[in-house]
Amino acid sequence: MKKYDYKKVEKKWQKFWEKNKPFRAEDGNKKEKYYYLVEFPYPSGEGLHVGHVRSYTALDIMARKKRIQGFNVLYPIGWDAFGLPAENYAIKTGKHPKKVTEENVKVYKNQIQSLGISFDWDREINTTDPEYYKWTQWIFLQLYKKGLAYKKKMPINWCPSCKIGLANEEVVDGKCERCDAEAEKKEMEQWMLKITEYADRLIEDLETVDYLDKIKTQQINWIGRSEGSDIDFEVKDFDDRIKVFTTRPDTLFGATFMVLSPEHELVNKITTSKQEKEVIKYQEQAGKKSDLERTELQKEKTGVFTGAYAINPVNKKKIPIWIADYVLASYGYGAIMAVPAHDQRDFEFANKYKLEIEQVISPMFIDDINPPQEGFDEVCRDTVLAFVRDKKTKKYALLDWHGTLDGITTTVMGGIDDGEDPEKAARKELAEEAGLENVTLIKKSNWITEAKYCASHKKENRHAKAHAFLFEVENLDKQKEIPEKEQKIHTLYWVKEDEVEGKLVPPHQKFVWQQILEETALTQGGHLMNSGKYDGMNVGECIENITKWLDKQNLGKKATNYHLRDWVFSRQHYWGEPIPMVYCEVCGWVPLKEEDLPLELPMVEKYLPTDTGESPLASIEDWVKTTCPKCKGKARRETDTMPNWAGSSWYFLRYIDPKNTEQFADMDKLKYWTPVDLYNGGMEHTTLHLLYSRFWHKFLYDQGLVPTSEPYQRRVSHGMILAPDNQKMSKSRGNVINPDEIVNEYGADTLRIYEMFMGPYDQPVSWDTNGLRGVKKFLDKVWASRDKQNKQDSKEVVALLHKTIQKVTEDIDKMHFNTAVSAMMIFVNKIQETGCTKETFEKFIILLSPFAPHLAEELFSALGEKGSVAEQSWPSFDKSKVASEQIEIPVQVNGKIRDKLSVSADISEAELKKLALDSEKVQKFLEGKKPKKVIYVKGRLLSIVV
RNA sequence: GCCUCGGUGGCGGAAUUGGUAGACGCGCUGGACUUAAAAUCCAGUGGUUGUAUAAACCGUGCCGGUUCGAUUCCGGCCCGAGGCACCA
Repeated sequence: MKKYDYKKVEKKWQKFWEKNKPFRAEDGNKKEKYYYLVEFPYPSGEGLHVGHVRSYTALDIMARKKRIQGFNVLYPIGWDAFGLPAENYAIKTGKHPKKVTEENVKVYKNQIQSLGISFDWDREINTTDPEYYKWTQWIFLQLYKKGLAYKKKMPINWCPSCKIGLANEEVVDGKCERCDAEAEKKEMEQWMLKITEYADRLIEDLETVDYLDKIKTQQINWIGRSEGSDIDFEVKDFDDRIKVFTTRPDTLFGATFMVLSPEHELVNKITTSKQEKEVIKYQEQAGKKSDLERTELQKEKTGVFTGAYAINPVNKKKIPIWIADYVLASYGYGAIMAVPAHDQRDFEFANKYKLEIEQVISPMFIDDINPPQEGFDEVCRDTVLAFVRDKKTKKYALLDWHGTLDGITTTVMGGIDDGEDPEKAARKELAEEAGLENVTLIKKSNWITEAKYCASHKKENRHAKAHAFLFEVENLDKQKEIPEKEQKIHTLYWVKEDEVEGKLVPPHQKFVWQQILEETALTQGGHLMNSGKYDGMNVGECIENITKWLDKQNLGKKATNYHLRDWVFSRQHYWGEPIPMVYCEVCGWVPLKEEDLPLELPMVEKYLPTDTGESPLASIEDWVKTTCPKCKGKARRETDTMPNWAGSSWYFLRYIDPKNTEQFADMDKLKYWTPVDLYNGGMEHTTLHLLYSRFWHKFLYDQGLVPTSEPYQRRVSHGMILAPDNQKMSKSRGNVINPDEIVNEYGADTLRIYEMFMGPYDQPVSWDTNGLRGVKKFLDKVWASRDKQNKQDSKEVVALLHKTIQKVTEDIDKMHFNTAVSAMMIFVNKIQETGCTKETFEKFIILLSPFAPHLAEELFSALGEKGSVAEQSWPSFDKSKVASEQIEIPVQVNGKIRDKLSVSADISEAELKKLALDSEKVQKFLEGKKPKKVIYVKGRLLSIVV
């Protein structure tokens, strides 16, 4: 028999596909559509990565299967070709980025085609094509017209060595990606997109889509919405007010000073002449610091007093105003009210500069235990046990409280427990004391011991939890009773599930909390104290009431803040889409007319940015000089270009109608194809690309330009492929696996299946060349199996075939490719042994065809069939055929397997029981006793309890 | 510090409405074929004990719980990976 010549066969079918275009998606088709999308690659000089192969193959398998199942599938590809590497290469070599990009695209295209990925090449797009970026510019103009694009002076990352503005992504560890010089901050006018206007919808609409949970949470965290209040503070002796944002308006009575960021606009105005020198010096220092330094130096807070005072609106107290760089200019209003007792950062700052600390929240609260709370055991209501550990001696003691909790009587019970595991001892103690079956001590921290137990009653099987926060206990070693005054027990409350609310019980609170405040701020909830009429309220109530009051006084109102910032849309680079705006001395910023798009990138001589930090375009005088579209007067073009997130924010729409010259895509076609049913991409794009494109899409939706408010129905993410040494593949490490070499040595089908078989699709895996050989062996076995034809299939083979069909079909849908491959291996191992009919084998080939399309096509035609595997229909399975007649039932005695009985599948329970009890092996373990209970799980197992 | 995910043989991993833990593949060991090697094929392969083709015990990060039965459910802890991070 001839050996399978993968090189020849793969070429043959690739040519066939190129010529016959069986993977073309058809517009206006009556069939149900399916849109699969992979992130289009940046065609770098390094060529395709094995990571690309993993995701392209995975979706290729799904697309091929869906086509065989009769769907109209759109699976397109294109090139995200604007970007820095091409420009850097141009700077080095003088070769035009366009040229470089063209060459790289060619390489990529060849590589992808050599893998047999079923992309619809008729829809290939390229973001650097003027016919494409015409529409990127057009969308920008729409954003501008709706007020969502604006120009703003803001600090950008600046590389003093390259003399160029850097995008955040180009700053790695605070350094310039290209030259390793430390990046600085520089104020520059930048185009911004108001993504923050969509922040709420970007969170809320996540509920309507099917993304992996980790993607959703990452997006939510990135947007970082927090609810709170804006509060105005009057500045003493000035008419100005300082506005702050806080999530804890309840702590307002504890606001003992204010802190402004060094960049705050009021700083210079309010600073007293006495403090002026110091303040200016501090501002200068802060300005010089890069982001890196600011965050690195977070251990020690620094700041300067301005000499000015503000008035706390609730108690009219005069509080000092400081500046410090731990307050960020870019979040909220760049100013805070400092509540040192209840905020860790303010606490540290206050301690350092000896500022007043006023406690206004008492975390001491306790539930009313009488009458009993629903869900709590009697025992749990009046017994709490926890540990205390002596700070000096590091020894443990047990504490036990009895009686009602507001008149706590405390006795030291277990005494010092030297050496013995305190957890175990405590558990034992409590178990005995409280008559509980078991008790688990849950948490203990350094010198504050936090204990929590969960207990359950044997009979009722109910759970109850309690917390006991304990301080070190003095005179522990003497084991004497601790006088009530000296008890440093400060918190004790019952919790039901996650609820942490209760009523205030105030004994010893001052004493206790002064102790703890020496070390840390009290950031947890509790009840108000030292807060006038709000005393005794819990945090939630207080926030509600105090906000109402502030609103009435016109001093504050509810507010929401986000970590998400507006999108900096300007880049001082050449190789990007020109921003279609001109600056007219008379009219200001004026957009180009839509009919003048695209605004094409002009040819330049030098790609290096100018000394002023402007893009290379700025040096092309005759391009920059233009006339104002509005007044026809003198005007200058914007020389910044768009970031490369621009073209990728809407590319999936262009695939739908790639050649349309009238609009970015036709509405009817959009209605048919959107949304993308499945979008695959890396986790690294979760917070940038994915968020940006959702934002653009929502904007287009609001303008009535697309039919859906979300672009992607489902988003999945592939795990990274690591090098055999478990490291990230990188040129510098020299551990990169080149897919071309693998295709050459093992064939594309082997590479495809290997990458699917390596491990779960969504998890990282490391490369193992030996695994590749195993897959090759499997495909050779498949090829050899075509000679093992029988006239009839055994029942066993029929059952296995149906099982395999079911497994493969379901696993592809679930993206469990590794187990699908495993199922096919099992099938082939079987028919290698026994052979099968031609019909059975052909069904198997169809199952295999999405994974190994070349081999499948070749086998299909070698079996004398005409046409392509892709034109067949997907095999169906019959569950009734999967079940075999003889089954093996394990028999357990007291939970351990003692025997296995081979019986017919339809055996009755009584019969099986008899068989089992008669079994010698089972008898042995019954030891003559009578079984208490016999449990039969149909078709699975029999369990005997003695 | 916060958020998310994970921890199963020598390795990648399989098994979840709780029901035979280790499928499939790699590697390793032994054998067949060969002058030899590669390739291929056959057998074995979690650990300990063992009368070693019988059988028993242990075993899914750790400690407990629920259950006839837990990798799976519950409580806590430890370790690892990723993301965010002076966000008021």
